[in-house]
Amino acid sequence: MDNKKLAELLFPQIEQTKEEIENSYKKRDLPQGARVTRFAPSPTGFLHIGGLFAAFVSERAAHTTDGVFYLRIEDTDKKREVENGVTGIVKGITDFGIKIDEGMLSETESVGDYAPYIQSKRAKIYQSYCKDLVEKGLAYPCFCSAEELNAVREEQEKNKENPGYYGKYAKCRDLTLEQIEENIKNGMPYVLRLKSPGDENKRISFEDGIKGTIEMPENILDIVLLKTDGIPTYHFAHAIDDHLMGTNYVIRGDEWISSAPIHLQLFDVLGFETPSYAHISPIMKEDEETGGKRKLSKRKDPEAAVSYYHEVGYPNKAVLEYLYTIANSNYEQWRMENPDTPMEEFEFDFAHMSKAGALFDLVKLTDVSKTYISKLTTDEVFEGVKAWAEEYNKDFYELLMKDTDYSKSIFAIERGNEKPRKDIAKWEDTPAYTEYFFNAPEAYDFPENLSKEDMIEILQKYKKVYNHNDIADDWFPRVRDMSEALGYAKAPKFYKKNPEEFKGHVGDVSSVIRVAATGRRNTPDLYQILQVLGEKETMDRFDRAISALKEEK
RNA sequence: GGCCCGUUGGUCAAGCGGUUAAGACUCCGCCCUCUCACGGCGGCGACAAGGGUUCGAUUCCCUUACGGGUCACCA
Repeated sequence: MDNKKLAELLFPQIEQTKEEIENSYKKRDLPQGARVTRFAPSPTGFLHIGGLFAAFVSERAAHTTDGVFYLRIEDTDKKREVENGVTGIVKGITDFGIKIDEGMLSETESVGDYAPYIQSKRAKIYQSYCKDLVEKGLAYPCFCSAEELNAVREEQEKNKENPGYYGKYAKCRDLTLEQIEENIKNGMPYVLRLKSPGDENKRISFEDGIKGTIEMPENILDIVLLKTDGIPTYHFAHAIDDHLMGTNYVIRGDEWISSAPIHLQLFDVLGFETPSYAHISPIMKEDEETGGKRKLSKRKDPEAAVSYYHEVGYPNKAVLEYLYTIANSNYEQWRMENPDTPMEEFEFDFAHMSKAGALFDLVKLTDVSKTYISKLTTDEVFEGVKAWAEEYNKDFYELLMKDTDYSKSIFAIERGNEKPRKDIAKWEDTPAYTEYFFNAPEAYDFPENLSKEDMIEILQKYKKVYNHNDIADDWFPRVRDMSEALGYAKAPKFYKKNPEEFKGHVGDVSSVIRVAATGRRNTPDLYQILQVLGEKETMDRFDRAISALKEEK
């Protein structure tokens, strides 16, 4: 077989040689040990939390070594594309503070010296390498139809053989140049396949950055390099792109482990240096139906989509903080020792990555996020709530913006002190949390142990003694004194000692005041709440509560 | 089915031949306290099973079970 002639027949339009391409892509000049990593999604527009996690790990892997992290778009499957899919992904990951050094920035723009970073623009490059492979007798055209391939697979299954295009089943391997010419003249579609040099009795092994040594049989399949439309498969594009773009550390989901033998063989056949690999376990979820674990599913689980966290208002940094905790098992320990150090300063490494798939724990995220928000300043909280409300809760947004100083004073309650409150896990919690500041209560959850008459008496008396100009230290003693005057113990412990001597204790009294002002039995510091509400509103609310109590008679 | 990967409390996880088997989240109790939250203290709760190797296995080897992945002209 005249391979040279075959190559010319198959790729007459390809003039640029493999060598010319090699020379046009400079070797990267980076310090020893610097990792070049990438995130290479399909532009489906949907960013899965697992994808974000992979991007995050890749970015950390690069930037903890003065390396490069870039974004490449794998749009080799036209069927899955979506409008503005690239922009959506870029926004999805940069929103979380994951810095992209090179690659696609939008549908059309990119930065970096290794362009194009989108595979649909690289067709000629892949074909040049294919032409070279054909010349060397390492690839060949295959004219088998889908029906033929299916028939072969069925036969293999029936015979309990491994399915696939290999050995005696690789019919097109042995086509003569004349037959090929004839087929092409007749306009038969074809794919280009690798003539796999693999031996099924041999095994290959490689060091995975996370899983350790992995050993597998060699690849013997004549896998497709170029599809009928001339666009490469993932496998081939991976080899060419990561070689040309200088990727030295490939980080991807562990569903790729089983095709690693193909990739290693491809790098070998092409004469490329193989990159290191690290295969990440997928993020799992408890499956209520089966009780087992399963992958977070795009269809069943809203929290699979990165956009979900934005919608319900988890701060991006809080989500990142959580991702750190599942990425590196020593992160939480580090965080306890360094409560205020920026998370970027944590030294990420592969050794502390879990081999097994972690369950995505929304409860834990909630805890991480509460702690994160508790440390924010009032202004930061306000800005976070505002941005969220503007997009997802217009009514609440209007309320917030009517008087921004007032709104901020709500979020300032018990904030900035030694032990800040942890009431808010996500911005979506804030409308309910702040509700009574914007609307006087319509229903009152008064305690059951006091009579209506007693409660009315408390409120009427409290109205008389209340001084809005009291400082915090004077406020509660005033309630104590009043309690005592009305026949309540000034501290719970006195009441507990001699319950028959009192109508109740100061806690019962302040409970009545609290419910009158807010409608709720449980609130943050009452003094601060009344200060925020203002004197007039406070008095109005007491009056309203008194009327409500009277009406109930 | 073949080939891979995995399996320590409910969850996330330390551990790397000898430990009372850390810690975090959740849950429960107590303390603090005008409520709640925060915080403090304490509690419940685990090495998938069976064989080896060894003076000794959570740790090493084998088998089994279970879970996951993959076997496309999808990535």
